[in-house]
Amino acid sequence: MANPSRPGSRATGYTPRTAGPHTAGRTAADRPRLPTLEDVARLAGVSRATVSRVINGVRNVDPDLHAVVWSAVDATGYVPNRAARSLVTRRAGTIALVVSDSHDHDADPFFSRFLADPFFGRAVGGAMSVLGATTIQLALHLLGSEQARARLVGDLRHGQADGVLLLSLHPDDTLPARLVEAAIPVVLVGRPARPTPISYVDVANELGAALAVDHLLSRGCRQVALVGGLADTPASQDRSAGFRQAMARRGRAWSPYEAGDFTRDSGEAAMRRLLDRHPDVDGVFVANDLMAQGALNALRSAGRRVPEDVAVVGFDDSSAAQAAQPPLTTVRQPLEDMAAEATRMLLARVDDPGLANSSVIFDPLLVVRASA
Amino acid sequence: MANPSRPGSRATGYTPRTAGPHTAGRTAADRPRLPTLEDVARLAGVSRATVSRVINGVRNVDPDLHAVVWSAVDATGYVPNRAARSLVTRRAGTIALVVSDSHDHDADPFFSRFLADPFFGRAVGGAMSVLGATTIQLALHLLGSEQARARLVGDLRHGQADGVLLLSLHPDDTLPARLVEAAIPVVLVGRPARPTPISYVDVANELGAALAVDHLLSRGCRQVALVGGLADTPASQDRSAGFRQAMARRGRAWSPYEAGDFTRDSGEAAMRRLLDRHPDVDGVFVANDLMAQGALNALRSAGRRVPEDVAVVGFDDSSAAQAAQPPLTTVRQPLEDMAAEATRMLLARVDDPGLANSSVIFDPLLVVRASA
DNA sequence: TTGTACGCGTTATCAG
DNA sequence: CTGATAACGCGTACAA
Repeated sequence: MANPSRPGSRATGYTPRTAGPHTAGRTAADRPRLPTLEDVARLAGVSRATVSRVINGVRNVDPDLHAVVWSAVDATGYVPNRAARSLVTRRAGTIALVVSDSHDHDADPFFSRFLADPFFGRAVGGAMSVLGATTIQLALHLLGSEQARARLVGDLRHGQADGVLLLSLHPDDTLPARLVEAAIPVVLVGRPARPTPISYVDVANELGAALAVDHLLSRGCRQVALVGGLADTPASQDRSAGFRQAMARRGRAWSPYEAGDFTRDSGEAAMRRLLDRHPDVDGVFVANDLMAQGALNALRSAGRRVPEDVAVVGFDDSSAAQAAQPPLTTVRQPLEDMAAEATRMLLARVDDPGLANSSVIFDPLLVVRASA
Repeated sequence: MANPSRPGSRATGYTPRTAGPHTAGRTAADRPRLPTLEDVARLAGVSRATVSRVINGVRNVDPDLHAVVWSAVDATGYVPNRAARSLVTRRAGTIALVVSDSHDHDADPFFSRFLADPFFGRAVGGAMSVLGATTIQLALHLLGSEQARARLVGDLRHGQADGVLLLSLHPDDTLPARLVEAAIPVVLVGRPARPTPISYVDVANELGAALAVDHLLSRGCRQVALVGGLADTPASQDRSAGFRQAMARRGRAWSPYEAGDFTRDSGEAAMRRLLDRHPDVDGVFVANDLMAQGALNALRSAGRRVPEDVAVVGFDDSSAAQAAQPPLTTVRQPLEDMAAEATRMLLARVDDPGLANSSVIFDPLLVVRASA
């Protein structure tokens, strides 16, 4: 750890980090004192308790005082002190948006890549659309190591935030289970990789795959192939399963298949293998847009026209899809809505921790562009 | 406002928002009581004050007690209570990452678009890379209305956050001036549109334009044109100015020029006009990647090959650049580094509000791909 | 160097 | 329905 004055600290224990609130510098008494409940009370001619009740909308308030108090609030420019309120209510008034992955932030540019992807921003936007009407803050946490995860759980148990909106990027992530164990309200965006008693939102990946299949078949494709993603991720599993089921329903018992790892290069390689082994392929469903873009490259190199010779459908409607050449027909997740709903679910759990776990699955949308 | 029990409230005054910390539900006493300083002190056989000193690294601490106290901390699993600490230190331990624009969040999908752009995520990543070693939280704020801006300034004056990392998206944004006036520590990412006594980081846009020009000329382009962005944004002004200066330095007194508004469509239209009026154009510097992508479309429609007939250089190295066909040669802003430095500057200002304003300008990097 | 005691601004309890 | 008053957990003068 970074604290030289404390050599033998356990990794899970509390360790001071630099630049905390204890740092030197201007601490108090030089900004002008802000109006407090007391000031409002004095001006309104009532007690602090009454002002507090009015402000918090507690019942049993005389309508007359109500008005008097509010005008005193306006007159003084009073704003409740968050810290004081938190201290007594034991609520942080903060929701943590946690991105958890196995890669280390400093060592690996993965977080940069993930953060640069529309997925992250759209999720943030969805969460903020719910929190915007609220005093609840959204605090960001990027977790790249087990140590960081352990620390977060510790901080959370100590009330650093009231709940967690979790983007868990790795199938082996220990965080979901840790949070459940610590009884911290949490809602996952995306189905948990391992069976876990946890609430989550997700898109109906199977249905998305079915949309893609139906689109490819109805445009006349006769040999439709699948480029799957990382085998151990739920999204990949569901999309592949959905593909197979939809094909089976249309009488196609077997289809050419190659797997990638969700990267552009792996998509290109998979497509190349596909063309190699099944030259008659005239339609492909690719488990995400990035790989689909790679597939487009492979097809171009192979001299196949898209969509005339081979039609391609991706998944996610990432910016890669719009920018691809030709623009990708793809399955869009309503991520903003999903994140918004996840936030609502989380807020409900924070209010009532006894709530049973639930999941909400959103319908995907087929966005038809030029590639299929 | 959303509070029916308070009809005539002023817009700038405090108004309760739903689901605040005052909401009903489990408030206290049902989670197990967490260890406090008192508990640690008892176990260590010292006073609260001593424990506090040890934890905060205050000098005048007996080395022996030091060790005893830390082991007691470990034994109890103590974690400082943020709210209590904030209350007395008058520090929130929070930095606000504020995105301010004129568009309303609910009414306009602009925020979604902005958040989905790598710009946002990369900035977040940069900030987090600095904050990660700290106990300081990053809280997100999306501001789409004057009212929201006023409210934020109010909350900030009342200590909701210790400082602001500001992404101001609109040249007429009132927020920078408001924050400066309220004496709230703030660092802008990107030069302020109007002269303002404020700290900021930025990329050397002129230099970026010069890199593009040099690249185009040295690859043999004879008629290089400019597609500029929104005239009232600093970035656009600087890039256009940089282009002209660099061209002048190379003996080109005048160049074809068309303006867009940073959108893909406007870039396509501008390129079309350019081809119309100056058919001999064989090189273009476009003020951002999105417009450059549009330009690519226009060139394709016009039957011009890129880069053989016309070479294209963009700006930003957004995901659009990598995904474009052909992939865009573009000027990359070191956004992560910029946001990280901005965060460091902000932290310094929070520690010492008397600090003079400063700006740090980063060198851009030319990323050479296929388009030029 | 350590301990005592006060105050930070709120909410909640309990009398009136 | 309202007003004292006691926590909430911590940092820090001030005194020892």
